[in-house]
Amino acid sequence: MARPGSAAETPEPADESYDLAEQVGFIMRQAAQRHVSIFNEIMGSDLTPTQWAVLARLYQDGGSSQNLLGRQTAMDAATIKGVVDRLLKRKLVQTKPDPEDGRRLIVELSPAGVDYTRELLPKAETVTKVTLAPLATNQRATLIALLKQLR
Amino acid sequence: MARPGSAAETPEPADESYDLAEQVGFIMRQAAQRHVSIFNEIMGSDLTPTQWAVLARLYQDGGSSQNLLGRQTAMDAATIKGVVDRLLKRKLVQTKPDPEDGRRLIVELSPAGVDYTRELLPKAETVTKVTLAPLATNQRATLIALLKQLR
DNA sequence: TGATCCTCGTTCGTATACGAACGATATCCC
DNA sequence: GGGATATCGTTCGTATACGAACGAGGATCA
Repeated sequence: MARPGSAAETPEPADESYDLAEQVGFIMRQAAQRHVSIFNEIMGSDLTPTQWAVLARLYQDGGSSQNLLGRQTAMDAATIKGVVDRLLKRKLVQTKPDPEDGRRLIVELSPAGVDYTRELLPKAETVTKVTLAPLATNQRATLIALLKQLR
Repeated sequence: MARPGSAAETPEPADESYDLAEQVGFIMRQAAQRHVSIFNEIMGSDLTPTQWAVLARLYQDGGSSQNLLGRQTAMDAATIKGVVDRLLKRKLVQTKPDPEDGRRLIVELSPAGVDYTRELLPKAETVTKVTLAPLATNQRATLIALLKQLR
């Protein structure tokens, strides 16, 4: 009924053109939430999307320094540290100092981490499939192409 | 070089088809991060995207119960509480019990909150504009339409 | 060599995000 | 009326996310 809430005595909305529900950021946040929900259903609640990103990246390309790993998985230095620490605690990952650079900490999959990651790969593919299920095949490529441009 | 890290003695990648960098979830997370970064640059670091979502929603449609507000802004009950608490502390929002339902807490903009929100509306529009800047006009509508289908 | 600047990893503080459990209140329906 | 069920708000615990600051190590160049 009342426009800006009963506490305000202001007429004219000033800016009728702004609708939260139509802003990319808001819609993208909702789409991301839905994706995470699908991820949790399929992958199980014992692994998060970020943790999976680290495992998948290490599986694909082998070990790397912690900071580089963070860049490759879209996490800053503070965030990647927490993720690596939790994977360390579960022994899915192991670390060692870089002999060529005293600042660096090399992170790599443990043997158990390799097995675990390989077992989850089919499920991870399913996550993407289910997330994109509402779209037609050609729309999926379009969406991904457009999202890549926003990075 | 080495595939699954030097700690593993496993040949054959088992699943060459999975590339983290090509999964919707991962790309969407990066796009969302970029958007938040743009948001912070333009809106200033004293307001978060979620806090803005609450202000914008209340400005558009007036007060509502806390849980309903959460649903409208894509936050669960636990999350919306924290957001409302922080907005309360800044006196941008005020609450009162719902006379018709003893369980409900009505949340609405304070007069200062109305002014603050109105002042920020142009900047919020800029955020969307800058976020979508890499896309052609017709691509923007396409992206939004596709994202909506994933919710 | 030594001063300067950069990178790396760590820590702290704050803010989402959400599952789970809880008590209080409403509603439904026999 | 009263019991089963559902909703609302709250709290706790855990996991991203990231800015800011810090010390240790590396690279550059005079």
